[in-house]
Amino acid sequence: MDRTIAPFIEKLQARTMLNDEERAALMALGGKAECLEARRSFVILGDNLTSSCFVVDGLCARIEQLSDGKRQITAFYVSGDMPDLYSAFIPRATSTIEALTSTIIIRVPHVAAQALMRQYPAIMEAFSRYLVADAAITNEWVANVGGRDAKSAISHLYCEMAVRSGKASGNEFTFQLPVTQSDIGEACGLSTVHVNRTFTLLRNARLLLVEGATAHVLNWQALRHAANFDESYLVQTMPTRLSADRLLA
Amino acid sequence: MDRTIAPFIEKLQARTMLNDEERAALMALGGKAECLEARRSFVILGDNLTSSCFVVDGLCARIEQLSDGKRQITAFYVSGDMPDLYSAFIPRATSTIEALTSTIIIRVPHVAAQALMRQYPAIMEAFSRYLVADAAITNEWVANVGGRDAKSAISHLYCEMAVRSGKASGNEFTFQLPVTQSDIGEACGLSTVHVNRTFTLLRNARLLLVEGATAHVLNWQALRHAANFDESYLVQTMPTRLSADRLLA
DNA sequence: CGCATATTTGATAGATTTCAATTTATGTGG
DNA sequence: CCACATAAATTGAAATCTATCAAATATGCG
Repeated sequence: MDRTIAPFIEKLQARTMLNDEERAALMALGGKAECLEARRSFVILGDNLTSSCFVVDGLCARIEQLSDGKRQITAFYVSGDMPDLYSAFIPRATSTIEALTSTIIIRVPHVAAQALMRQYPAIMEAFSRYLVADAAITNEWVANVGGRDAKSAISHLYCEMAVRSGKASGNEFTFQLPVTQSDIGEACGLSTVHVNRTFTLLRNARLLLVEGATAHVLNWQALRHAANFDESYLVQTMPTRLSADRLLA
Repeated sequence: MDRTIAPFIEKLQARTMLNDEERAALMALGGKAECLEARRSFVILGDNLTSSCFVVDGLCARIEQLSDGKRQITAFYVSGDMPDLYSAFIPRATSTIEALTSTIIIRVPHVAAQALMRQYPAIMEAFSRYLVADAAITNEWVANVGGRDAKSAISHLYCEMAVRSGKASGNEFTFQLPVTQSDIGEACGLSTVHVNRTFTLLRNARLLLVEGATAHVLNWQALRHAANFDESYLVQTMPTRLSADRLLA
């Protein structure tokens, strides 16, 4: 298990061209590692954050608490993500972030991340581009819960997570998504019971077989079709760069 | 009518402290003004954008096209907003943006905005913070369409737009939201018919009276309560600043 | 083994959609 | 200013999807 934020830097570099010095500066970003048991919140709505969290291992969710005890999951974050990077720009937490499984995170102090942004404009640029990409996913999520029925919403969610897991290849493959059916319900705005029935449906249609934390995609093309899934909002063509190398001031 | 992007700069300054030079540089951002008739798309999903649009006047919506001809509105943009500012970082349009009413926009070329970001880190910072705030709204929108029933979803939407309009004050007030009931349906994931019935409900409950483009909030406290609305995701306490004044390179 | 959690199934109630039709605005050209 | 065309709002009834309630069956873990 990689205990550094290297996987996060990988994600940044998929979209933003970074030079050796910037990469080194990012690698040097320290932070305290923490182990969280499942169902533990590590960012609370309204908190004034002083650090951003890097997910080393585990699955996390951004959660909106609704009036009648219901919860709405608005994003999943897998290892290599920084669910609250935005707080380096606006420290107030606009939602709660919870570990769905037992999870290891590294807390990176804002002062450190901000010092890097100040010194290396390309790093601010890389962070910004990461946040823009994250926003595009949330945008798609709105369409998922608002516009699709249970079958295509759940299909779409599994399509997204399949691509983000990096395991999608061929017409049949397997990836890990350690969530309960109740979690899927909270993500898609459906009741647990209906998620269960829809899983049965997808299984019988030979599209998707979910066994606990393991998702077996039985027919990728058909699943994509059922979800009306277009992954272009997830993929990046080529890393770019606006910024000059280093701030001389 | 203000034909410059001054209102956008105001919004940036609500969150990011800018000095005179930066403000002047932003003001100097030129761009071609365009008049768009209602229902006209000016950003198309998949396009490789070369400019970002500033909304001078009118109402615009970010739209996701769904399979069966349904559409999901994932954001409203009012005058003073830049709906596709993100494209200055990632030029590929991840959704369609449409003028719901007849609208005036100014297209700001990416090269100009990017040159400013390169020269003034604080401007990149301001843009980023604007995008983070926009993402927080989308996040709340997920909760709205996924987790709330028709009555509270529509209430919540009107609460949000009331605050964003800047007209919310006292327990009773009026603001403009030039949308059709069909638009509201597409925004909340509801059928037009059900939107209509819910409007009747809200009117009879003396919470909200919608007459065409005009929304009369009849009881702000009760409406907020029905929506379970907490505006803290919209408001900013104080402008901040990380960046040094100017890139000397 | 036994508790706690997760999954599965059934039956029923409820919210929302769809289809169809009518009425009411809104704008436009004569 | 009216007549017409068009879009928007409104209402009703039936169909459908999804939620809720309740219970039974797995599954994992100490």
